[in-house]
Amino acid sequence: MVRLLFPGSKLNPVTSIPLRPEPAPAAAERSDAARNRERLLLAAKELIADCGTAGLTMDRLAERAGVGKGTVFRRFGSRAGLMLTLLNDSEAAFQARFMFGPPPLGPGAPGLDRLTAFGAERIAYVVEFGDLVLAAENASRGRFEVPAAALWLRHIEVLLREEGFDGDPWLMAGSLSAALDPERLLDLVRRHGVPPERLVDSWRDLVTRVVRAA
Amino acid sequence: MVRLLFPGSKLNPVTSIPLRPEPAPAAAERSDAARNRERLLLAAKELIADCGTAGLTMDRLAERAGVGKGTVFRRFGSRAGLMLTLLNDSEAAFQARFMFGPPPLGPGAPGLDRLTAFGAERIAYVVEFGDLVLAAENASRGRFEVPAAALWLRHIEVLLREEGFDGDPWLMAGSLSAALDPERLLDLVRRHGVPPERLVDSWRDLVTRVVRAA
DNA sequence: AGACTAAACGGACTATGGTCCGTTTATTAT
DNA sequence: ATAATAAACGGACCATAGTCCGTTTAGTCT
Repeated sequence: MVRLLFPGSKLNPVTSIPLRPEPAPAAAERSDAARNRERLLLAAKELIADCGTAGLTMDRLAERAGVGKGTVFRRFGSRAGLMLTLLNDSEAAFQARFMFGPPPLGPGAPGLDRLTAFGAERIAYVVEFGDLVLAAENASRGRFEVPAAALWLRHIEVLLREEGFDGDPWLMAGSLSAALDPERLLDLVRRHGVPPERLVDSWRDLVTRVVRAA
Repeated sequence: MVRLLFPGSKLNPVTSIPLRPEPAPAAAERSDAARNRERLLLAAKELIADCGTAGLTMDRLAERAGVGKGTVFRRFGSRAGLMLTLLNDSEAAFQARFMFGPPPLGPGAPGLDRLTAFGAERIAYVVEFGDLVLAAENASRGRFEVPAAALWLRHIEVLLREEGFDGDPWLMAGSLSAALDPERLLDLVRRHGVPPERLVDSWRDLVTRVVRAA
């Protein structure tokens, strides 16, 4: 198996796949850069708290943090990159739970139970961080290149195989994770008023059918 | 059942749900408006043929069609709206085939076969019109408000019920149609080099499992 | 024909993400 | 301490979607 984990995350005691890969730790961060990073992250959180995700524009962020606009883009690459960075901590926690945490989400439970729990957890996550997740999705290079997405996919794929899935596990994992697409989930919850528990039920039904019909 | 069809499409002999709803036919279109609509549509097609979808900017389109920019937005509402209009004909044809055409896509075949055929057809459609479909997806109000999307969903839902599906057919239909998300399909085909037939196989497998596991 | 009106027009203007490149600065080597 | 250098900085600049509103015009009514 490919080495998916690596050490050095400052955000979580446990190793994790960053939502947004930091630059190689080879060269230490310069002190002014570190200071500006802190300023920017703080300003971003304040801005979101005050004006919501939509109120965070790159110009305003730069102004509020007292840095130039170029600095913002140098640091985060894009608006989506910034959002990804803001989600990094909670994403790391999520990863820790489904990879190393207690069952049924973590190892120790049957694959099907873990799949179900994974979906439930992901649904809760998306509902909780709604706008942030949405804003992070518009990465220039598509939402499929986010490293963490590859990890979720792989996780689902592994669980499918563990359950003896005999089809095309990689594509099936992709189809399943499409059902957890944040834009869809939030559209259902917000525009159609679907309660998250109903989404969880439908997810359980879906994975059960996919796994059972062997 | 809700009345989903209505008469009056100029694009297809058979009634269809427009990708982009035209203004109510109550007030006839003024002659200058009609002339400019033609010019714009023609210019848009030329522009796309010459420079690809990405090369079509609203400014350039306006200039090429010899109209003001305001006119372009008055007509199509947004860039995505324009793309939707450009896809209207092929979408109508697609709808006609799965609603009234010959089996297995059209009525007359078992629900499961129709579901399979629907996915295959949709995959082919997305692969064929790739960039256009992608550009049409960025509608300001999310890709779930496109009227045609509601029709696809409903179609899948009806077929599920026909097969005696005993879960939550509406949500399950949504999960299934998420598997046909154009961005995902095109990412698989273009970035990962997955042949469309493999996508079709996986779709067939998915719907079969969902329907069978009753 | 002439006036009237609602619709259509057009292009300047705004908002915003993202880029460029000349300038400044933290760090390191001597 | 000084010089050298790679990195970081900053803000003017660009591209593009979308808005606004004063002006023009097609169609209609008398």
